[in-house]
Amino acid sequence: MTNQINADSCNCNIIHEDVVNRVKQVMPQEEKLYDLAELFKVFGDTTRIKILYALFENEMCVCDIAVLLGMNQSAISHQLRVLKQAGLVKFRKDGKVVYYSLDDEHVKNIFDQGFVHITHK
Amino acid sequence: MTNQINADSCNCNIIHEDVVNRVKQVMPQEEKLYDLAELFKVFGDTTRIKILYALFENEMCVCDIAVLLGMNQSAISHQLRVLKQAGLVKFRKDGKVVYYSLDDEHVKNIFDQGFVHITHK
DNA sequence: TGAACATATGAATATATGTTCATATATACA
DNA sequence: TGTATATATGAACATATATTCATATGTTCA
Repeated sequence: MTNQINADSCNCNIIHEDVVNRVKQVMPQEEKLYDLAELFKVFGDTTRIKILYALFENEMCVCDIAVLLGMNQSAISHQLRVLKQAGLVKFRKDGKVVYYSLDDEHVKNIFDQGFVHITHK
Repeated sequence: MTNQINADSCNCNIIHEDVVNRVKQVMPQEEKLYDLAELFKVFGDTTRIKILYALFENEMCVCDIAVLLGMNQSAISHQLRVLKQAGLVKFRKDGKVVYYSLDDEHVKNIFDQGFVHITHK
């Protein structure tokens, strides 16, 4: 009766087959979209955003960041690990102290673009 | 003995007071950082990323998106609500069918910036 | 070597979030 | 008016995630 294409898992029918097919062709590959979502997930937390903003200005050690944000040293350390794994920050050691800094200068661009959206609302 | 400034909540001491103070001054206000994190949180999900990419190409109805992504209609509807609340999509109704489309053309810019980071790793 | 300190890490906990299911709402049409 | 269909929505559930606590690791310095 109605045109059912791959409505296996979803409980509804295709309405505009042409549009769906065209969109399907221009969609970036699954893996890239996954990676993109993972990156934004890292940005989707106030603590990590604050850390990155701090590092825009200066390299900082873990203790200083903890004091700056009024948070537990352990919490900061955990989040720095997330940022490091995402390739967003790097570190250098100097004795006991570990200094973190930005590892990708155009993270600022992404944030600026984000602000454009926010301030337009 | 050591300089303790506002290490109330955190269990460590300030090491570089000057840096902390300078960074504190240039940090955007709390609320803006929160909003920014909220925006990126919306981008931090594969389903929503896919929906937005689809809408870059064409307006689409809920059913078509569900078929395209091979997902439950309800799941799509829930996510569209999130995107709508974030001011990222808008909709028009035509009979039973609800068509969603982009409400902010430079979302694409943000994604492009994100890709720059990803492909650099 | 031992005390003090900066950082990292694992476990535990509380909270947030995405999807599904069932169902409600709204529109079209016979 | 009744049936089919498109969408929305609330509850339930499973999973992910952020923070804290306790503790381990590694470095400095007396």
